[in-house]
Amino acid sequence: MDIASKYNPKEVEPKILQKWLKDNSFSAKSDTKHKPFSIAMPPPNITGILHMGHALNNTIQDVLIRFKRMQGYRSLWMPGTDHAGIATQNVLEKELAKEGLKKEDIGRKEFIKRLWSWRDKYGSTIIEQLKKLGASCDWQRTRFTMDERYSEAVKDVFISLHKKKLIYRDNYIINWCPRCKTALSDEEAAHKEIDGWLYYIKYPVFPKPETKNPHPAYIVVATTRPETMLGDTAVAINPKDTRYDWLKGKTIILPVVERELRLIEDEAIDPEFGTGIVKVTPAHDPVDFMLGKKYKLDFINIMNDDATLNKNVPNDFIDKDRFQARRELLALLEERKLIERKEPYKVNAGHCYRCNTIIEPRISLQWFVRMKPLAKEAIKVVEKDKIKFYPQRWKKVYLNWMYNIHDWCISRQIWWGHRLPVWYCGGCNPDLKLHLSPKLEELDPNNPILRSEFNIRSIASNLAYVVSKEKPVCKKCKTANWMIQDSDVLDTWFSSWLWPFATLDWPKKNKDLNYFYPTNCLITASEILFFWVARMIMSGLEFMKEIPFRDVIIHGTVRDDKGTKMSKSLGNIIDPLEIIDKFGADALRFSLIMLAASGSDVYLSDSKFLVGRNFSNKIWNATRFIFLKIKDNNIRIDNLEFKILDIPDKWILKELNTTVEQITSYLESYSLNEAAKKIYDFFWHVFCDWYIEIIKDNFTPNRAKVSMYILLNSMKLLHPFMPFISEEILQLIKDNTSLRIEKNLGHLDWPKEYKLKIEKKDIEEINALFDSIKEIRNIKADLGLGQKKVKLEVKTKVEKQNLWQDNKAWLQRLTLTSEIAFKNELERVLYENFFWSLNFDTESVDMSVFVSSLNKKIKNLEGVAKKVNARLKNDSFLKQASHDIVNKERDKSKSMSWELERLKKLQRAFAPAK
RNA sequence: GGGCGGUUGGCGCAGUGGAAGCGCAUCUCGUUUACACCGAGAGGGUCGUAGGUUCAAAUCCUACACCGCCCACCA
Repeated sequence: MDIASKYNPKEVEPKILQKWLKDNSFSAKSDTKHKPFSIAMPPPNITGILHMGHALNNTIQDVLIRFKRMQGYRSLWMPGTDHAGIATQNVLEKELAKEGLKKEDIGRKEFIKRLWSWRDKYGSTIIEQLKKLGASCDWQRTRFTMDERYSEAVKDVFISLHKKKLIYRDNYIINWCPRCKTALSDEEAAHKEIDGWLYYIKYPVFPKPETKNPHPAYIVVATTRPETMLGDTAVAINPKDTRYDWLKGKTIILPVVERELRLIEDEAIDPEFGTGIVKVTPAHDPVDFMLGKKYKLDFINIMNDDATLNKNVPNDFIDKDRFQARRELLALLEERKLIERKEPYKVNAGHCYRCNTIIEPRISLQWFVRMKPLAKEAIKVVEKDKIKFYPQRWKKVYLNWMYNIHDWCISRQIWWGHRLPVWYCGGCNPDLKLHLSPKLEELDPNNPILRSEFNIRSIASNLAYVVSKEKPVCKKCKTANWMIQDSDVLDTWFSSWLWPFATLDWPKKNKDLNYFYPTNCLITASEILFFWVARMIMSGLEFMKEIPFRDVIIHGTVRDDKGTKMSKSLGNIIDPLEIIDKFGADALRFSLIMLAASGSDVYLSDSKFLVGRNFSNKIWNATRFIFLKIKDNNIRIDNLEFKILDIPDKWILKELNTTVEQITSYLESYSLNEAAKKIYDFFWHVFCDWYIEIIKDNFTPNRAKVSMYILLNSMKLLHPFMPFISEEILQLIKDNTSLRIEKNLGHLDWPKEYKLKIEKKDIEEINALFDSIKEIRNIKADLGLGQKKVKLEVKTKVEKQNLWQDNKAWLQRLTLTSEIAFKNELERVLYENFFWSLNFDTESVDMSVFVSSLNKKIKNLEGVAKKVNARLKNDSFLKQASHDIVNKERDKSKSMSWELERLKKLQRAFAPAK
């Protein structure tokens, strides 16, 4: 057996991965004899490639899944991808553009066909990348939000909500992306401040013919979007604002358009802002829309779907882009001296979350989900902590959003997605029939198709509709021949909100759904709390009558080392695959977990991954050393039962017990980074730095077993974090010992406490030895003796002499002393504790560094001791503090004076004679 | 405008009432029975500011400052 002195993940990881996949290691079957544990992976977009955010998100999930699997749960991690309507469509549109084509050029059918073949080719890239990360998903269950069965569930949900009148169709002001040419939900409009102008525009006011006019012949309104004035139908003031009493009864004329505007009064108007008068554009502004509804104003839609102006504006502006129109309109107003002034202004504008185009609020016929009724239960379960957030503070954020929830616009005017199960009859609607192709119908009477790219939307508001999963028969015409499906598709999130149960083949009743739902945890970044998490809770309660998950774990955002969010467009991304290539997936995973304090953002740079890389190598070499020793000493290990245990053996086993207990409890409370720190610290600084150092001299068969036991259990503890290297080391254990281990590491039992008798005295003694070693090293370093071998003198009782004698070899090595001699008296005392005093020869060395460090220590300690002693003399402290505290302080004071005494003795021994 | 976080050594973070800690970086020493992707040591902080509560405050309270997120119909 030869083990390389450097760990090579590039060789190990693909090999282990291959084995896992071949054995189908992570398949999860329902089994009522065991408890279930399940997580539904947030499905990445099919357009996605693995980025650091995914790496962090999925590592957290994998740690929990692997941990629970080892604890004996039937652990299901459900993987899958999201069709990501707009995002995917945009990608393909860009591809088409390379051929000089638009999607309209090839038509809907062909476009969808290409989308599917694109997804077959690239859509599972990210799944393959997740495998490289070590994700232990049940890959055979991989789902896609547009799978046939999943699509059925989506339709069922639409129909069910519609039946309950929780889905409705209405003309409403929505966020419109003029580039994607679709409606967006409120959540999909990201508000960002941009630099703009606030324009003060004069609207002329005319007196009624018979009255005189003592006031200026215009009013001034302020706006950031002047072009929308072409759709104004009113101006508004606050009813309490007496400044404009004179306006009542006058005629206000909209410039350029020359339309008469109504004057309305509403509390919503802030008299302090601008001039206190607001122009009202009901079809292009959310507030104005409300006012329009309230006061029954005219709604004039002035824009086409690409945000060029339509025929409802004066001729000069028709077909001009909104920003071009703005410039030209401003010029015209300027010319007519109708602009009073303009001032720089920060405009808070909505941006399309997919293409970053500025949203145009626009009135439009869309489909909505009534959210208030759905939110009711979803609020309760969080208020009552049936669903808990980690960190807790997100509970408030969630609730605040839920209390103020608005209806959800779910229809999208794109092609890639689940088409609305809504049908119109051409037979009953001549307008529509005109556009149905009779020719194609002859070929397939059951499949009428639109003749051209005519958009049903343009006449939909006049059409009666039928909601149905399959093509329905028209009640009037008694035939399905003229039935045509709505051209809109559903918001992507309208399918992903069903993820926790639709992936388990809901609505089909089945064992797995019953067993694995509700899932245990949901792990996500805060960005999709409203998009996804909140909606899943609502849909779970609505359709499963049960919460979808119990714990929501929200991790931070991945940033670069300057704190900027990583994004492709900023070019500051660190590619997880490159890190895997350079350092290994284990190193990537471990480093991420170490850096991600629960819920806080993660700052990354290439060098941050060295933690994981170095740790892998350390583990590798410790293992290598143990096996070298076993081989050198010709030891056969066929069981892990220990007969005789020395103090260091008992000590390390006890340390392992503590570590097991702590890691288990950290993992159970989702403090993954604490757990990772613990295994790191135990393996490196307890096991390697002390135990292995100790046993080097005396590698008995018994100690071979103890170290093998520690190694094996460390690998188990490590496995959730570093699955590859731990699995590989288990393989080495199998290959190089006679231990019978049947399973993969990931399926072995999670470590338990090792029952062991250890007396308090043993622990005290070994700690006294460790302290002595550290102190000797300290003093030697201060004296500049560094690595020089000195003669150590020990003064202690016979009984403790035996302790030193028994452990002499390693004590000598760890203190770098050439010999240890027992003395009845010491010439001077360099270190003493309850059990013994020590001295060693210092020959002619420079004492100055040592003495000054000694003086400093004494000064510090004196300072603290003074405070403690003052406290102990303070009556109010003695009266008011608890007994425990007072006793603690007394102990503290005692040990401090003892330590001070010791230091002062040293000082006397070393201080240059004056 | 509202809400929520944060402010602790050069950097990233722990510490939620009783002697300021960890990792990285820095410095010194070191080829020693695996590992230089290593080992042994050292230096470095009046815990954002100002008040208050308390025998005792990094920790609790109140203001303020700065940073960051989220929500919101101030045109």
